[in-house]
Parts: sequence; C-alpha cells; structure tokens
Amino acid sequence: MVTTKDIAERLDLSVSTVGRALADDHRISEQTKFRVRQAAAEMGYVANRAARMMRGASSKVVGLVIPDIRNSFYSTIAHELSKNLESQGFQLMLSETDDDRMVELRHLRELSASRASGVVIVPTARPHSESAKLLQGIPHVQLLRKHSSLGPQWFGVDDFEVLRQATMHLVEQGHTRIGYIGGPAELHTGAERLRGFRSALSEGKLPARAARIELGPPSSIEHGRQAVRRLLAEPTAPTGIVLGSIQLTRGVLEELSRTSVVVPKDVSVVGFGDEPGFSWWGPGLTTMGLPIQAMAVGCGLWLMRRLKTEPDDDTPYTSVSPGSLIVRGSTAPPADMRRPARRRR
Amino acid sequence: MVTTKDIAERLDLSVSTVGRALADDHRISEQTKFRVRQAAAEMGYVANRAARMMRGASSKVVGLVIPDIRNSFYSTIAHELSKNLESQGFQLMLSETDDDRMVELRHLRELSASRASGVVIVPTARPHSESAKLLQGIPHVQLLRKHSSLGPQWFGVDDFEVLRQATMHLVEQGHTRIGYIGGPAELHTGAERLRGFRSALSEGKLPARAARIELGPPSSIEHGRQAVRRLLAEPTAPTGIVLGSIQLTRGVLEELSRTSVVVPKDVSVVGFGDEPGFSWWGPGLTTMGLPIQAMAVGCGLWLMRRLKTEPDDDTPYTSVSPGSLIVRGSTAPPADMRRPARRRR
DNA sequence: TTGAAAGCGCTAACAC
DNA sequence: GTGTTAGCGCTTTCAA
Repeated sequence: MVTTKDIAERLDLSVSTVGRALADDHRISEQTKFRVRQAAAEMGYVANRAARMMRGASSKVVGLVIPDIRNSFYSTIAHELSKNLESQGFQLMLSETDDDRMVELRHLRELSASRASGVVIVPTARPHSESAKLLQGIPHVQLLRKHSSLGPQWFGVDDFEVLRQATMHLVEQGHTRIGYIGGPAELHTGAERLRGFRSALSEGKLPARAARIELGPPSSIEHGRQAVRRLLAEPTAPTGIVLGSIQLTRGVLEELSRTSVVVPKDVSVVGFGDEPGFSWWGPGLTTMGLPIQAMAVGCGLWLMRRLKTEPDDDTPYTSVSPGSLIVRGSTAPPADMRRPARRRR
Repeated sequence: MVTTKDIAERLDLSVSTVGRALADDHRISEQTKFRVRQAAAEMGYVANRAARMMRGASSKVVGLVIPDIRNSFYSTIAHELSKNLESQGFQLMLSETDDDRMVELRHLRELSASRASGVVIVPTARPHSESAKLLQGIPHVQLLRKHSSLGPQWFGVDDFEVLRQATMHLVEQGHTRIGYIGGPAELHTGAERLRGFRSALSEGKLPARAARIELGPPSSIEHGRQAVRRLLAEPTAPTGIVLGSIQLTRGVLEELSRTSVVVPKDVSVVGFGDEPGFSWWGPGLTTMGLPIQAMAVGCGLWLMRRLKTEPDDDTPYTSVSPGSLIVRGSTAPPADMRRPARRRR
C-alpha cells in the first residue's frame, strides 16, 4: 500500500508537507499541492482510515443491527438509512442477529471495537447485559422494538393501536371467535400487539374464550403456516384471524392459498404490513399499513443530528408513528351473520 | 475509551504484559491473566481495531456493493453472505449504488480507505475506471452482472438460457407477437437476456417484427407499469409478454391487476424471478426461477476461501448457475390459436 | 512555505 | 514471567 511517506520520498518532501497538501492546507503552495496530488493519483494512494482514526478521526460507520435483512421492513429501513448515511459520508455496517442474543452481542462487540460512530438496533427479546453496556459507549437508537436496558431513544410504531383497530374491524363485523397469530409476548412489539388484540376483544364485550391465540417466532414463515393450520383445524375454529407480523402473514397467505379454505367466506383475515402482493392476494388482503419508510427516515435524520451535535444532549427521545387499517376484500361478516337461518339454536 | 495502558497503570504492569494477557499468551501466569481480564471487564475495555490494523491486522470487513437492498435478489444475497461472514468473524459493509457509477466509486473509495478484506459487487453498467483500479487492490468477486474491467471473478446465472426458455415457452404455445420488457442492453445481464429472447424468436422462425421490445431502468417498478401499458395500447399488441427483471415484473403485475386485461386470455405473461406472491397472482404467474440463494452461498464460500488462502492464487473463476421455468397459469396459447375461426384470412 | 518530531493504541522483537 | 522499546501511517504541535 502506498503511504504519504512514499509520496514524500518520491517528491523529496517531508511527510508533513504531503499530509498538508493532501488536506488542502492553506500554508502549502499551489505548486506543491499540485505535484503531491499528481503523484498521489499516479501512485494510487488511498488514505488509511485506521491511521486517521488513531489520531482521533471518527470511523464514519454506523451499525444497523436487525434480525433479518430479507424481511422487507428491515430492508426498507436499511435502504433509507443507507441513502441518508451515504449523503453524509457515512458507511453502513449490516449486522444480522437472527434474533439470537449472542449473535447480537458479537456484532455489538465488533461495532464497539471498530469504534462505530452510531448504532441503529432492532433488539432481540432480552439483550445480553454486556450488549447494553457496550451500547452505552455508542450513540444509538432502538427501532421498532424497545428494550429498557438499551436506553430511552426509540423510533417505533403504535403497535397497540394498530392491532386494536385491526381486531375491532373484525369485532364490528360480528365475529365472535377471533384468532391471533403473532410473535412472543417477551418481545416488546409482541406484547403490545397482543395487548391491542385483547383490548379490542374486551371493548367489543367478547369473553376471553373468544380469543384463539398462537404465539411463536415472529419471523418464521413456517410457523405462520402451521399456526393457521392448527387454528382452522379446531372444532370451533375462529371465523376471523388477525396477524401480528409480516413473515407470519406470508406464511398464512401461502397456506390459505394452497388449501380449499375460501376467504372471506370461511374465514376473514387481517394481515400485518402491506407488501407488494398483498393487494392481489385472493380477494385482496385487508391489512395493517405501517409507515416504515417514514419512520426510517426520521430515525436516520435524528441519528445524524445526534452524531453531528455535542455528545452531551442525550435527552430521551421517542417517536411513535401511527399505522392504519387498509380495508380490502379479505374481511367480511362471519357466515352465521350473513345467513342468520344457519345459526345454531 | 479505556486502553491497555490504563489497565497496565491500574495493575502496575507494563502494557505489553497486559496485551499478552489479553491475547492469552502462554508466557503469562494464570494469576496475572486473571487479574488483567478482571480489570479489563470492570473497566469496560474494548480493543481498538484501528490500532490493531496499524500493526498489520486485517479489517475483517467485506463490502457488499449492490444497486438496492430492497430488491429481494440482493437482500437474499446480503443475508446469505452475512450469515457466512458472521461465522468466520467477518463483518459486512453494505453499500447501495442506486446504479449510479459515481456513488459506486465513492463506496469503493471508502472500502479501500478502510482496507476492506474483500468486496462482493453487482457492478453498475459502466463502472468508473478509478473503481476498477481500486478493486485491483482488494480481493473481489462480481455477482450477477459482470463488467470486464473489474476482473474475471464472477458468480452469475445463465441469463441467456433462462430467457430463451421463457420465450420459447410462448413461441411453442403459438404466440406470434411477443413483447419483452427488460433492462438496458449496456448492462451485461440486460444484453444477455435480450439475446436469449431474440434467440428464441429466431429459433421459432418468427420474423424480427414479431418482437415488441421495451428497455429501461431495470429496478424501476414504475417503468414496468408504463412499459406494459404502452405495449398493450398498440393496435397490434403482443399476445405474450416476457419480463426481464424482478422489479419490472412487480410493476407489470401491479398494472395488470388494476386494469381489465385478463391473463392469460388477453395476454400471456412470463415473470422474472420467483417472489412470494407471484404464485398467487391472478391465475398464478408463470415465471423464471433463479437459484439466487445457492449462488450467494457459493460466492460467499469462494470469497472466504480466497481470503484465507495465499493472495497469489487469483486464477480466474466463473460460476454460472442455471435457472428454470416455473409454469403456472399466466401463460396459454393466444386467443386466435384457441379459436381458429377468428384467424384473419 | 516547509521540516522535524511527538504521539495516537497496539504488537512484537529484544532484553532481563 | 515480565519490562523496554520501536514502529505501523497519519495529524499536529513546534521550529525554522
């Protein structure tokens, strides 16, 4: 690798002159600057970031710690963040945790060792205490999920409210047995969504036994498949199902489109998130739309400001974006409401 | 930040002893090691990668340079690569180019400055010459797309063959006016796919005017929409359409599902790539399946081996994975074949 | 306008 | 078993 010393020797200058010329220092003559730049280009000189960092320069790297980049929520976030960072001369380190706290910890150790300027993290359910400690030394924000041990900076969506709305939609249509397939309650988002689901049921004066709840890994398409199969196999299967994660929604849609179940005649479905494809699934999927992009943009802007500003303004900041229900064709009143004659009595 | 010097002072040891203890050097007594590790943990010591790198350590960072992470091809690649790297103690730097060669160049400058151990790149159509020069100093592989200036290492799919197959499928069904919506020919993949399309036409003895070709930005959903609208608006609209990129396919599907065009009655469609959702689009999308995941795995393994091995084995290596046609309901013989009475004569 | 030299945190060669 | 010292490539005094 070519160093400033190499350039200095070739031009018979000192390293400091070369360094200053490269930095466009005003004390260096235009003539020298020109010669130095010329030589640097010819020799293929590329400044060594590590050496700069030793002199106190920042790494200009922001870590993005997420469960799985294939989830479109996270790839949207990665894209928006990346765009923003690039414009500010920052780079994005991508760290996938697969929802494993030890993997998460390893990534945070790396980010810390490479002195990342900042971190955006969608934490695992119960982060390792060392993870929390490491993050104390790095400006960071939590995204979507929130764990108290990682500090008060959080950008998320109103999980409770959006699930409440979605469930209310079914309740108002007259469903009295409603299923929920979602992530585990130990996950912040999982707990909030479940709470929203339950809140709608009680608001609709439905008894607790009206609920059919299936919790499991939120990013497992396979689990979505199996859960919906289980729900529909019961003797008193729900007439409406609310979904609590995008991957679970994927699994449920796949499963339903390969069975003979007719939506919404046999069962109504409310999805989570609005992917390309959800609109053309069966009769069109009624689903919860979430402002992921806007949230990611906001988060990126906030972090950039935080990094450029004095480090002592670590005032708590929380941003909660609202979601909204997109009503399409996959929800309708249950069969026994549409054809009262069929009612058991 | 806590340094080895800080630990040394606190324990009244020398920095080298501390360094050796931390490195688990055999010459250091267990007792000292214990004390050092204890102190390090207490003080929250995190080794400084930059300093290590100055002593010759590698960065343990691999750059992934792609157009847009939201494209599921690229997020699949990012995921597979990330998984592989993590297991080997490497980190992944994500660089999105948005198919802009200057952005690509900026990212490569950064990767070079931070002495990335390796680079996996899906190059823009015509990379900057400086980009090529920078890559010469870093072990790298091209993925999917290929540009000769960036070297002979390439992992891709057989774009020609898969497009030929897809087009042949329509030709064999009797279509005589076939549309192609794809990326620009200056893109390696764009040129290959177009070649495959044309090859099938001539193989089917169709005249050149049988082709309706729409080229444009390959990752623009909007362009897909407009292109299909244009094709179908013509007086002699094609009875079959072949698509040449995943995002264009998305756009076409969205457009078709919001108009009154009936697939495959009015027009047959062959998509590109097999996304979740393509199978439940309309009558089920006949599409080209590509082994993206397998390719990414292979690419990751190859790069890892390349990084662990002596740098002098830069023998050219090329891997071409075959795609396959997945026939579903969106293709059928054209109307005038199904009802011969309608034939113009 | 330029040069000499110190030092960032770490490792490794060379003492003892 | 432990300490001393030099040096990685760069920036930044301090001198000239």
